[in-house]
Amino acid sequence: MNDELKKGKRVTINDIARISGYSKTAVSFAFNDPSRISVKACATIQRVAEELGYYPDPLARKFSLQRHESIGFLLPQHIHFSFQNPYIMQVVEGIGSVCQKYGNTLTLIPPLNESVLDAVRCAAVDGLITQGMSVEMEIVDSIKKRKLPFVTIDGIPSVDMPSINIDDKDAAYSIMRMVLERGHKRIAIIGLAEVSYEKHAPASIQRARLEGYLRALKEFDLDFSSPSVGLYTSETTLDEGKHMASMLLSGRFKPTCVVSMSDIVALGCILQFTEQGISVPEDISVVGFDNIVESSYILPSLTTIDQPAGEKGRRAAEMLFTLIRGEHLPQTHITIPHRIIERDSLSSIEEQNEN
Amino acid sequence: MNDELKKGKRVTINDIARISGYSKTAVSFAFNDPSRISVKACATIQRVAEELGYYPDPLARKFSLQRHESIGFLLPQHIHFSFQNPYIMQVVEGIGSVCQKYGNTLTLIPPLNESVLDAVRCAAVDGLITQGMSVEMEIVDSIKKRKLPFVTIDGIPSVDMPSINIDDKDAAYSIMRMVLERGHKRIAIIGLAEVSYEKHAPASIQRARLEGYLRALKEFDLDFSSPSVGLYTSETTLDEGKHMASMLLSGRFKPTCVVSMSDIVALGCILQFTEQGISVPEDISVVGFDNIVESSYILPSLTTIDQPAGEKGRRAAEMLFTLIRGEHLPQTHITIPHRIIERDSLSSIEEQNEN
DNA sequence: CTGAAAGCGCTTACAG
DNA sequence: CTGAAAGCGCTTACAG
Repeated sequence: MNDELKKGKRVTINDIARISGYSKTAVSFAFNDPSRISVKACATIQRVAEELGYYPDPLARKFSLQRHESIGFLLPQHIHFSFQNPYIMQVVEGIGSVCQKYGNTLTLIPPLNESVLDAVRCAAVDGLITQGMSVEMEIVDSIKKRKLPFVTIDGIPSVDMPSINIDDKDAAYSIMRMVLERGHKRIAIIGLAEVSYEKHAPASIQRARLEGYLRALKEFDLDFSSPSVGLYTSETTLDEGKHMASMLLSGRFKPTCVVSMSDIVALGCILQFTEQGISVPEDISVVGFDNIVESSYILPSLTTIDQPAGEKGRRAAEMLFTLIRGEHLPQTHITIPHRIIERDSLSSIEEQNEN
Repeated sequence: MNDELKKGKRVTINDIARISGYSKTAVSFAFNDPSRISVKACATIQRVAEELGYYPDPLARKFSLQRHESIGFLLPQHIHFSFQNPYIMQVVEGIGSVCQKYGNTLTLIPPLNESVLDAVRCAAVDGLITQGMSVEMEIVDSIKKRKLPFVTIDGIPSVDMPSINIDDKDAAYSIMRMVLERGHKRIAIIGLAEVSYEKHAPASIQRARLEGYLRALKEFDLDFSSPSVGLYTSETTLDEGKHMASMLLSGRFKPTCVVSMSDIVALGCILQFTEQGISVPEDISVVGFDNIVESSYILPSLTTIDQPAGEKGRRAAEMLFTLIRGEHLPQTHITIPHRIIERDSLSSIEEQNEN
């Protein structure tokens, strides 16, 4: 009876069945639904299993059940960048807590051999959460083709693509409006580097926010073509934020306020400005977007838009599990409230000569 | 030929074989190794597959190959806590980048129905990385029973448990020694809350660090039973750090320096002290452990031990993949260098009356 | 270049 | 309470 142990082969349900004298069915029940067999049978089977060090193979079980018990999060940027952005980490945390609640695992999916499409094709998950996706993207077809339920965070809401967002346009409008009301006229806008799903991203929250900024700018007779408005783009990391700041400092365009689409980049700017002897907000103001915890304790503390990252993750995950259960979604597009957080990084500029 | 499409059933390799007129073998080759069939066969198969929207089922493929193409990270604390600790996030980032390199996915494994053991049993992974584990733990048996390769970070090195660490005892010694040399005599030590793997954790890095602290204390005629040394424990989150600080402030024991085993808790202390009008480091000093980025820009900046979290994750993952490939590990226990980072949160205390 | 067939290790409807 | 058998959808050694 110890022959197979020596072989070094995996102990399977067959071994337990043969040795215990019961059927595979019985063995399976012993592990999954003991009430369906006699106490004696169960005890015998458990004992044999214990002796042989038997472990039901999770992969075989999942295959048989056709369920992975895991949902995936498609990393929006290279994993290195994603993890440097506390906002994303909070979203992931929200997703993760719901996974834990439902006894699922959270699979972080980086591009497979540079290809997000392949990654989706191979992902061992029951559903997917993506960030910053819009329906026109190739990746969406890929997901649908696999008939994988999914919901997108910070994407462009669209039919049959459940989504969870804040009102980005309005949020952007209100913070830009505040900046302009404080008298700022030379503005550097730092947008988000494109999501890695696709080279040429179509509509995105980036666009929604730009629209919001633009609306405010227009109310002050400015727009993106004004010489006093500069548009930039940065990876969402502290280092890239610092980098942007020193570029700004060494360039010809001298903004009085930096309006960033992410807090982490705004923090980088504050740090770099300070480092180079430029005072924030006396010499230059900085405002952000996200309200990550760090923004409350950086000096000066950051004026920004609060958006509940953890809740975004949690609600997206709840929606996804509803979908996975095959139930109907009460609401396909959810918009969570945001609010402006006024702190110390934005100063007022007195009326004075331009330039 | 469209009958099965209407059924809503999944399109399988069988359908493609039947409809294309080739065998399952050929279909499989068309997707995995086209060189083994004729160009014509491949083209036909691809066309049919495309028409029917066929997608090889990843789960079936993994089952057949007996590989998950994913490694797991066993969350040391409740997911909510883990994600609030930038140190852990950096470790995860390191692991993740190696996963990406090898075309693997990273599975975050929370306890399953409160049970880490069940979680390990069910995890769909080829290997496991754990944090803060020692061999005596029940969970280790569970992992071994499943014959899952694993490596542990910040655990207690031991035979047949590959590990990656810094010299915690030495690191703790050197920072405590620095604190004492600065004249501090009333010290509050804040240790790490226990890992969730097990209720009564045996040896741990916590212990190693305590030994280091103790060695330094003894050199100054102090030890843990001295009335001027207080031992506390905290979850590694900013909020718990704040909480500890206000407890300290309202307690009878008035330390002149807080020595924390984690930066995030140290940051929480600094924030709370400042909030309550206590100046750091004038009124009270704080030192940490980890050197997370935030420590460099908090005010005052934090004196701490630098340990390369990302590298820990990366090297642990590299070891794990070596193990998964069935290769021999050149080195079972790796110790990465650490160093002390002196910044502004630790002040000197002049000689004066005690108490 | 091609295909029949065994195998991966479970679950579960069904009959007894 | 119990078991024989079909099924989950692939891969691949082997023979032709």
